[in-house]
Amino acid sequence: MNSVTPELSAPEVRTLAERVFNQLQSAIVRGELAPGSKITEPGLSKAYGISRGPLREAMRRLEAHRLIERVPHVGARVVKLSMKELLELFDVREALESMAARLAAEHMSAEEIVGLREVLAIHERQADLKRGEAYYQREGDLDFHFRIVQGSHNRMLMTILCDDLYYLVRLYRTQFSASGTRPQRAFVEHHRIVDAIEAGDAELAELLMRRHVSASRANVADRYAAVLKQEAEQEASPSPAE
Amino acid sequence: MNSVTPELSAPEVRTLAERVFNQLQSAIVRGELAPGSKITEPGLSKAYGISRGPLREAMRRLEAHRLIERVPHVGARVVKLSMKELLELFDVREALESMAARLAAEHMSAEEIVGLREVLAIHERQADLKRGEAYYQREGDLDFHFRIVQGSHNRMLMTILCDDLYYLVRLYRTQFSASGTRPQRAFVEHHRIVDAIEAGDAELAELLMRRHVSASRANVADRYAAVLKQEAEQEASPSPAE
DNA sequence: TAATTTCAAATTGTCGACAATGACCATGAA
DNA sequence: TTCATGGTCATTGTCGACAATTTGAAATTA
Repeated sequence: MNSVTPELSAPEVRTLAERVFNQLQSAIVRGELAPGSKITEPGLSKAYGISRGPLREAMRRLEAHRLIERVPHVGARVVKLSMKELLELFDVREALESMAARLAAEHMSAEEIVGLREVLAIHERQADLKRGEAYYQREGDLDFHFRIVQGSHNRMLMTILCDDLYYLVRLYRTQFSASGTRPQRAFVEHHRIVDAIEAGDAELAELLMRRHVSASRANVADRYAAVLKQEAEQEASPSPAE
Repeated sequence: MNSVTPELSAPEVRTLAERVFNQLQSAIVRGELAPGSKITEPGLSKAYGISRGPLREAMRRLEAHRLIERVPHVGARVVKLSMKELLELFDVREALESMAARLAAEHMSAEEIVGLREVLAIHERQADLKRGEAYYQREGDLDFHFRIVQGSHNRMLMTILCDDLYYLVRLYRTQFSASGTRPQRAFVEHHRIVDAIEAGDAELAELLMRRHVSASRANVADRYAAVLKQEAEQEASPSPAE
C-alpha cells in the first residue's frame, strides 16, 4: 500500500533529518505515538538509528508544524488537541478555505476543475460501496479541500493550509476517532461548491465553502456537547466525591 | 553585561539558540541582512560567537517563520518578497483578520477595548506631531491589528498572524521602503472597526476589517502598477543596456 | 507524619571534528 | 571562442562527547 507514487509522495528526502521528520509525522498523525506522551531525544535517536543531530532538526520541524510541543530544558511531547483548540482550528479553516474557494473560482483552470470533479466522483463511488466505512470517505473529503486550496494559486494559502493545518485535522480524526457523520449533506455541499467554482461565481463559492466548514464545526461542537452531557450524567449518580 | 532590561525585552531566552534566533530575526526584519543575500553557517557562527549547533536550530526556526529559505546541501538565503507574494499575503490577512475582528466583537473584554482605544489615541497623536514620518505610524498600525487578533481569544489565529505573518509584513515594509500612504482614511476605518467591536456587532466588524485590509492591498497594488509603468517608460527611451 | 532539603540520575543544550555533497574554476579540446 | 571535463575548495550533513539544567526521590528534620 505504500507504493503510491513514491516520487510524488516523497519529493525530496535527500537528508536523514527529512526522512525521520516524515516518519515521525506519519507516526504522530496515525496515532502510533500517543498524544500527550513524552518523546525523548535519546529514545527516538536509538529507535530510528540516527544520531541526535538530525533528530533534533526533525523535532524542530515537527514543532513548527505544531505536531509536538517543546519546553526548553524539559522536553517535548506529542500535541494533545483539546476540543477548544479543535474549534479554534475550524474558525481558522472557515476563514482561509472560504478565501481559497473564492480565489479558486477566479483562477482555477479547466483541467483543475476536471480533476476536482473526478475526486468528487471517486468520493461518491466509495460512499456507495462502503456505506458504513467513513474513514476513506474522510480522506476523500480532505482531498477535495486540498484541491480547492491548490486551485487558489496562492502559495502562501497552500502552505498554511496544506502543510500545517491539514496535518492537525488528520491528527484530530485519530485522536477523537471521529467517524465522519452527515455524509449525504456534505456530498451535496461539495457539489454545489464545485458548481459555483466552475461558473466562476467567486462570491457564491466563498459563501458555500464558509457554510460548509461552519456546518462541520457545528456538527463537531454538538457531538462534543453530547459527550460532555453524557459524562456529567455518569458522574452524577455513582460518585459524590470529586 | 547587556543591561537592556534583560527580564523585559527577553521574556524567555534560556537558550543560546533562542537568543540568536531573536537577534537574527531582528536583523532580517530591520534590513540589516540584505534580502536575497546568502547566509552561511560558519559565517554567522563566528559573527555571533556560538557553535554551529544552536545556530542551525535558530536558522531552522527562521525557516519555519519564512524569513529565510533553505535548500538541502546548498545553503540558505534571506527571503526576498516579490510583489506577487506580497499580494498573496494580503489575501491571507484579509481572510484571517476579518475573522479575528468578528471573534473580537464577540469575545473582547471591556478592558481590552479600553486598551484598543488607547492605541488608537496614541496613533492619532503621533500622526498629529510627525505628519510626514510614516514609520511610527505604521508600527502603530501593526499594534492596532495585533490587539484585535489577541482580542479574538483564538490562540491558533494569534499564532499564525502574530508569530508568522506580521514579521513578513514588517519585512515587506523595509524591503519595499513602504511609506504609509492613505493615513487619514485608515484612521477613520480603524475607528469604525473599534466602534463595531464595542457594539458587539460581529458581522459589521468582520465586514469593515475585510474592507480595510482589502483597501490596503489595492493601494499597494496600485502603487506597484505605477512603479512598473514608470520603469517601462524609463527603459524605453534612455538606456538600451542595463 | 508532613514538609523541606539534598542528591543523583537522566535529559537537554552545546561544542568540535569528520564525512558527503555541491559549487566554482582552471584546463583542455572542438 | 565556446563548451565539456576534471579537480579543488568551501559549505552542509552527521556524529560522538562534554557541560548545564531539571526532575524525582530519598533522606533528614520539625
